Parts: sequence; structure tokens; C-alpha cells
Amino acid sequence: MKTQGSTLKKSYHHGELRQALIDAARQLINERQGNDFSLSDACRRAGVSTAAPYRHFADKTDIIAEVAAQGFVDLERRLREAADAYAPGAPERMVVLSEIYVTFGVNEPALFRLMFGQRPTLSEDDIVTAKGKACFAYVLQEVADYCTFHGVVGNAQMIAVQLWTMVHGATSLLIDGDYAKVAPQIDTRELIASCADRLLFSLPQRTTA
Amino acid sequence: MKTQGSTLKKSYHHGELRQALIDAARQLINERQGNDFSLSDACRRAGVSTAAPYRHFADKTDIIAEVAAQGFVDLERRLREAADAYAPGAPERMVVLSEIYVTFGVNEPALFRLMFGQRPTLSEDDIVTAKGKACFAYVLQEVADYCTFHGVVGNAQMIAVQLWTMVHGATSLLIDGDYAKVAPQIDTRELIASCADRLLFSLPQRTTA
DNA sequence: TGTACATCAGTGAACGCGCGTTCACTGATGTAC
DNA sequence: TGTACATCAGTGAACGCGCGTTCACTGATGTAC
Repeated sequence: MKTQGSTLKKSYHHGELRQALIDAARQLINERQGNDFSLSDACRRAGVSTAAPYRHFADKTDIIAEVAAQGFVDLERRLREAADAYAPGAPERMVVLSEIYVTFGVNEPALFRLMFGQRPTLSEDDIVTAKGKACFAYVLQEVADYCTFHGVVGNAQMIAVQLWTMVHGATSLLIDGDYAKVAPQIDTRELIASCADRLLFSLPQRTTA
Repeated sequence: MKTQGSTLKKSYHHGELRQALIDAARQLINERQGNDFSLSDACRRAGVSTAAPYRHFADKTDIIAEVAAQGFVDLERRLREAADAYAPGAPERMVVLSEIYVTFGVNEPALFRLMFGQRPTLSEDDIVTAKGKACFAYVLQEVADYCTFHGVVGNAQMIAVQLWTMVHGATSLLIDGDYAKVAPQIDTRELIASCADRLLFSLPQRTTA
């Protein structure tokens, strides 16, 4: 258990406590899988007393809000990085967006639920919503670009929401173990690909003028 | 606040306490919206002491399991009743199944999450899973019937799972307020109908022999 | 460069709270005779 | 039909627990002179 670099010395001031608490909370939320995580646990993990958080946060929900907001920032960054590996307009950009979304949910299921699911009433809910909107705006942009590039007729927002619905449903049913209970043999990747195909790639094309 | 029929007399024995506690728990789960409901609250609502449940249930998770299981039974019953209003093979049977699913989620969002979402570790999880499987089996049967009737080529189970994914995603995003945050103007009914159309009704038809 | 001092991020003990569960009990019900 | 009694669904007080939050405090840091 080292602090900063190579020294083992435990200093009175933590230095990065705010972010350390957010990280600890994020880990615990994912480990406890929806059972409420406790602030005391996060303090234990960060190695500080249970009173320390109140130097950095108004209350517990303030930390939760920060975790959710950073979740959206992370998700958007990963989506951008993945999409940018392909040329503008490439169909692979659409495919990879779905894949990253699902992977994000599978890797941090409880964080995913916190971001998209029913949240407790949060003191800083506005920042969460703002980051969520930014993330969606990016996806919408990508879908709109795709439609323009391929001369797809139709409302890009409607198409984006439809794809989102499908992929979100798949992620939810996957991380909640519902597919496993009811249709264990299905191949989730294939399922999503097949749906996305019909929702996006077989849209009527504008006849080339 | 009456008991049984018209008498106001409060008798020592409740008579229907088991079901009354399940009902109270179900109400509270939906009211508290994912914040954990407390067994004590359920007792208050049923008008008994906090020790009374232990005559009927092993522990708190036992009650939760019963709520979830009854949720699946209810959902299946509603699905059947709605579908049976239409002739076998009618496309309306497919449409109405989606509508009932969404309505169920909207009416009792926290129950919906309990049934399909990450559940706490339940002492009686098997009965929940069993009822869930029965419910899915019914839907699968309906989809298979539809496919047979219309000569749709394809794996009925795969088609059923795709529809489920879509409808489940829509219900989740709806009850979690995500559509409202990010694309408030969309018409959920239209969105689902449009997707379902492409997922089901435009499947390749077997050429009539 | 050295010292005084304001700042503020931490401590650790304590608080009140509501929870799930237990215990010995009480009283209503139904059955045997 | 009336009575004795076993059964068991309830009571209500108590428990130990971990929680979020507060409080007066301590000690490290950085700045003014």
C-alpha cells in the first residue's frame, strides 16, 4: 500500500483524496452489485477516517453523482476512441459504438445501472444529466454523419434512439443475467448485429441523383 | 381501514397476513423507487408488529422473492388476456404483447426492475426464476405460433429474443427517465412500433407452395 | 534564510437512527371427548 | 352442546449492527515579513 511513487510514508494529508474517494466508491458500487455501498467502506478503502469526505463533498449522494458523471465521461471517451479507429462514414463506426456500449455495461454493471437506471435523488444530479446528454449528443452526431454519408433517408435522431434502445436492452438483459436464465444458448453479439442490421443498414437509401 | 367485509373490529389474527405482507412490500417497493424498502414499513402498512412476518417467511429476502415471483405470474396473465382478445395468428397479438410489457413496467417500475434487474441474493430465487421462465415460454410460444401461421422463415426463439430485447430496452429507458432527459420529444409507442415492424413483420416470408 | 501564523485537510470519538431479527409471551381458534 | 386443551399466529420489548453525519481537535503546508 504505497502513496505517490515509491515512498511508503503515510502522510497526514492525502493529496488526492477527492478522486481517491470517487474511485473507491466506483469500485465498491461495482463489487456490491447494486446493494447500496457504504461511505464508510469507501473511507476504509481510501485509508481515511469516515469524517474526511466532508472536506470534499456535501454528502454521500454528492459522491455518487460524481461517480455517475465520470462514468458518462469515460463512456463517451471510449466511444470516441473506438469510432475514430475507422474512417468517417465506415459502417464499422456504428458497429463498434454498440460493442463499446455493451462492453462498458458488462465491465461495470452497477455503474451502468447507476448511470442509466433509477438513481437515488442526487444533490448534484444536474452534472450527471449534463454529462449524459453530452454522451448521447456524440452518438447522435455519429449516426447523423453515417446517414448523411450513406444518403439514408430518415430522421437521424429517431434512428439513433432506436439503436440505443436495442443496444441498451441487450446490455441490460445481459448484465442482469436474464438471457442466461431464459435462453442461455443465444449469441449476444450475433443478436445485436442482426437487429442493428435491420434497424440501420437496411434503411431505404436515397436514390443517387 | 376495515378488515374483511364490513366489520371494523381488529382481530388478533389477521387471517391473510402472508399475502397482505407481500402486497404491502410490493406497494412499498414501487413507492420507494429502488431505495430499499424496509420490512418494518411493510409491517406498519399491514398493521402488525415487526415480528409477525417470521410466522410466514424465513427472512426479508423470502418476501422479496415472493413479490418478484407474483410479478411474473401477473405479467404472464396480463399478456395472455391481452393476446387472447385477438384471433390466433393476428399481427395484433404481437403488438399487444409489447404494449402490455411496457405498460407493466411503467405502472410498477421498481417491481419491473426487481423482476428483470439485478436482484439481491434471494433465499427463494428458484421460484422467481421458474415463474420468469414460464412467462418467457409463453411469449416464445406466441412468437412461434405467429411465425408458423405466417410462414415466416427463421428461428422463432431468436426472433422472440430480439423483440424482447427491443421492448425491454424501451421499457427500461422509459421508466428510468432516460428518454425524457435526452430526447424528450420522441413518441415511445411509435418508436417501438417502427422497430418491431422491421424486426418481425418484414422478415422474409416463405413463398406459398 | 528563518520564523510566525493563517489555512485547511485530516483525525477519532461520539451521536441518533432505523434496521432485521430474537425472545418469551398471549390470546384466538379448532378439535376431541 | 359444553368444556379442556393443543396449536399457532400474533405481540411488544429488546438486541446488536452499521450507517451517515457532527464535533472539537491536530498537524502539515504555504505565505508574509
